[in-house]
Amino acid sequence: MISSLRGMNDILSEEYERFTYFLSLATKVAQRYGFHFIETPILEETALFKRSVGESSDIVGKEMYQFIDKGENDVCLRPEGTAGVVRAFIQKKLDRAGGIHRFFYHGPMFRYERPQKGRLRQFHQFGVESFGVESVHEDVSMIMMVSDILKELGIGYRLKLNSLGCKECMPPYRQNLIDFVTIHEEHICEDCRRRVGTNPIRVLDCKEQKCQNIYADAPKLINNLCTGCGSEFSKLQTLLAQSGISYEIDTHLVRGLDYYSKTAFEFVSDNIGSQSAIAGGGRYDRLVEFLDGRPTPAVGFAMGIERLMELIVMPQNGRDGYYMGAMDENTVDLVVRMAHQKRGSDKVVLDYKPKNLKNHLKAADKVNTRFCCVIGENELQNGTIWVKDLEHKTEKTLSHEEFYALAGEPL
RNA sequence: GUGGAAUUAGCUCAGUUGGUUAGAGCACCAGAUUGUGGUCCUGGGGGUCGUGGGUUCAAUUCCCAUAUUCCACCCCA
Repeated sequence: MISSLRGMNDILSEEYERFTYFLSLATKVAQRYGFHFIETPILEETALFKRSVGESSDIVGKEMYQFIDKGENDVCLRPEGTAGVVRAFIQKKLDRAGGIHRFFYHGPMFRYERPQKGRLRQFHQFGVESFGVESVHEDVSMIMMVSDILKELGIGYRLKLNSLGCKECMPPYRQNLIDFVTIHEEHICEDCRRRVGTNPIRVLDCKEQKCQNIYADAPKLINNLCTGCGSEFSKLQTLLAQSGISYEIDTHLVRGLDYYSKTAFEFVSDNIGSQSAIAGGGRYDRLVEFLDGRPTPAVGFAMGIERLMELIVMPQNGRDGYYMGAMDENTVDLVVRMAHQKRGSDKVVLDYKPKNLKNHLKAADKVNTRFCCVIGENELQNGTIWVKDLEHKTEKTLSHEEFYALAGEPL
């Protein structure tokens, strides 16, 4: 038997119901905020991700599905959604057009990681990107959108917030930190020594107690923000407080993608195991420029749909549509013909096998239809059809015309 | 990529100190004297016990390898 690749799942039945339920709800919220759908290719030039996500990141460094295609192009399956949207934004010359452009997207992403619950090799994200708005109000809007979506899904969360500074304050801080860590190099763990060269900010996240003891005295970015970033960060907090959104400052929150600056946030859930981040995002004012566009401020976020699906409780959907069946072999054809006609306007579940009334009722109940419609000997002779409303427990024998005219009203 | 656990029916799991036909609940199908559902009753189908090797008279059970899932690390959505 051939089975799916490791970490790649099929989505069907009840799972698919939740999947589409989430998508339609998230789409509705995004549209309420004035965002428009964008679809970008799943396959892109590898260079796009190297330049945007960053070579030092784990995503690019070791998790990409990368290969050379038949035209000798170095390509890879997208590991995240922002890079493609930004590429499209620039390619369509929207950076030159000026103004504000807001997009949302959803689709599969690919990362070659070791699978575990909430971490798949092919997974799905829903995300939004906003271009051309410098104001921190847009950052707040992003957070509100996520909050709105989670609220409508009935999902609880904790919001973590941090500021990563800008090109004025981040580089000096980074150097500061490198200097600090280098001084203590002999006493820190192997991982940390490696991180200094790749992504020094990450050392602050180290789980080793001996490292944490040392880093307690390390310089903190939040205390080294320039005036601009500092006041924006406090304004962000004020705005969130005014909107009634609670948050916690997490100075260790470092978005693992190199393009983030200033606002960084992450929504986590305590109910889905160790892969607890259900949404994450932030500002990336310099990315458009990195990808050869005109400097354009931008903010965005992405949500992990599979992780959310663990938490979504579907509203109970009631009985819907019609079940039709025949009680005798010679009536089946008639019932099938009638079902086809009824399907012009309604959902009809059809049983081709003749059964007694009791079994038809059972079957109708099982497929959760509102009406059970059966033709037996009596109905065949009178040119009628017997209909029972399974919800209201009422029943009636109708002429064929009356049956076709039924539109879900109680009998 | 590192460490650990698990894998028996469609699903959730028992079980065999190595020995004839491997069990339960749920689900599925069919009946319950031939027109009234979601609770009951009776019966039935369905498993080469994850896969491949090894030890043995005999392996689902012991050993090795491998795959997958899960947990922790790592990372992130």
